[in-house]
Amino acid sequence: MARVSTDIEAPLSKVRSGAKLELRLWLRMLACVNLVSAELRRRLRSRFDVTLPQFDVLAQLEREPDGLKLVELSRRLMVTKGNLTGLVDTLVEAGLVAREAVPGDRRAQNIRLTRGGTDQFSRMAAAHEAWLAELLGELDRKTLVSLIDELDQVKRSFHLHARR
Amino acid sequence: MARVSTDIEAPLSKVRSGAKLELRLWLRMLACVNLVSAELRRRLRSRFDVTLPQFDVLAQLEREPDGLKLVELSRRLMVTKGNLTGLVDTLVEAGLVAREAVPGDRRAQNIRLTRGGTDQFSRMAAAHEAWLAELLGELDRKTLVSLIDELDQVKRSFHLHARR
DNA sequence: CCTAGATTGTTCAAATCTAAACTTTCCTGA
DNA sequence: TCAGGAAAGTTTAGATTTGAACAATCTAGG
Repeated sequence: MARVSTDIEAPLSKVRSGAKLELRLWLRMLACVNLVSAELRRRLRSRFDVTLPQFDVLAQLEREPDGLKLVELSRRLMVTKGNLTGLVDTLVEAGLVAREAVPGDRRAQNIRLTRGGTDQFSRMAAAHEAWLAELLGELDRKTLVSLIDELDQVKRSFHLHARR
Repeated sequence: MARVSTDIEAPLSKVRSGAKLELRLWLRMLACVNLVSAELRRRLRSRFDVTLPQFDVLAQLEREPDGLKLVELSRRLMVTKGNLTGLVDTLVEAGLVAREAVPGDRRAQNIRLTRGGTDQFSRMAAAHEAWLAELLGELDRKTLVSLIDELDQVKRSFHLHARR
């Protein structure tokens, strides 16, 4: 019908490239993210003695000077609330973040960077951004912009089709 | 003057906005992979009672009818060997994969799908591919091809700049 | 032959992560 | 006012993951 197969003549040996484009795209995205994540994790660990999930929490909090509720943090980081409980515990013990009461809601808590956490994070963030500029250094501006735009389309498509 | 370098960099103002672009690209990639991963994990769990890491192992093995050594599997999945030991244990107990001796190397072991593992996986793989086609359904062929190509550039850039 | 170094897989501790059950607190509508 | 349900965090059990140390085995020089 609408979709015309362009590889009718494809030999059976090329199972990989014969797969649906959507699957191939997914495997590429996964590979890129795994590669870069692993390298960033190694560098954060050896240079700043911080884990990648801990860095991710700090990075989200740094954008919100007034702090975030745990639930909002879990939404933005796309991890479960239960996961964050322990992660935040660790960062509180390290003195990098603090828990505060939320006026008017005794269930909730506000989590924000401490002064020390802000200082530490600013050094990490600078290195983190420089590492990314290095690792993705071969991509020209046009490609970067195109990728960002197309990944936004991926996100939109996902939200249109994923239930809940 | 100490600030001559500023003038030299001035014509290359692209560098500064380029650095920001790379960070933005990274955050987009991360978000897309996290979103899709979470959805695939949910569906694999509820429909086939299999975890995403287990599925990933089976998917790699399915491509290699003769099986793979554990080290090679860990390279392709980009996880540590220690991780795979337990993961393969689980799949062996479930009867989906089998360990074999490697002739000529008593250290190594060959891991391959069992007949039952092959059958089970083929059903999962079909659903998995259909889910991706659904979730990424808004992207036209041109965008898919463009993304795949540009993500290959990301991979190449990474390998040029990541040490080891 | 023999030994230093590399490779393969396991084990361990600590951290991360999910999913689900649970407690406490808030909110809404009848 | 007051159930009933929704929301915020915690806890728990189980699985995943890393990083490092380790034993067994292979390989290559000398």
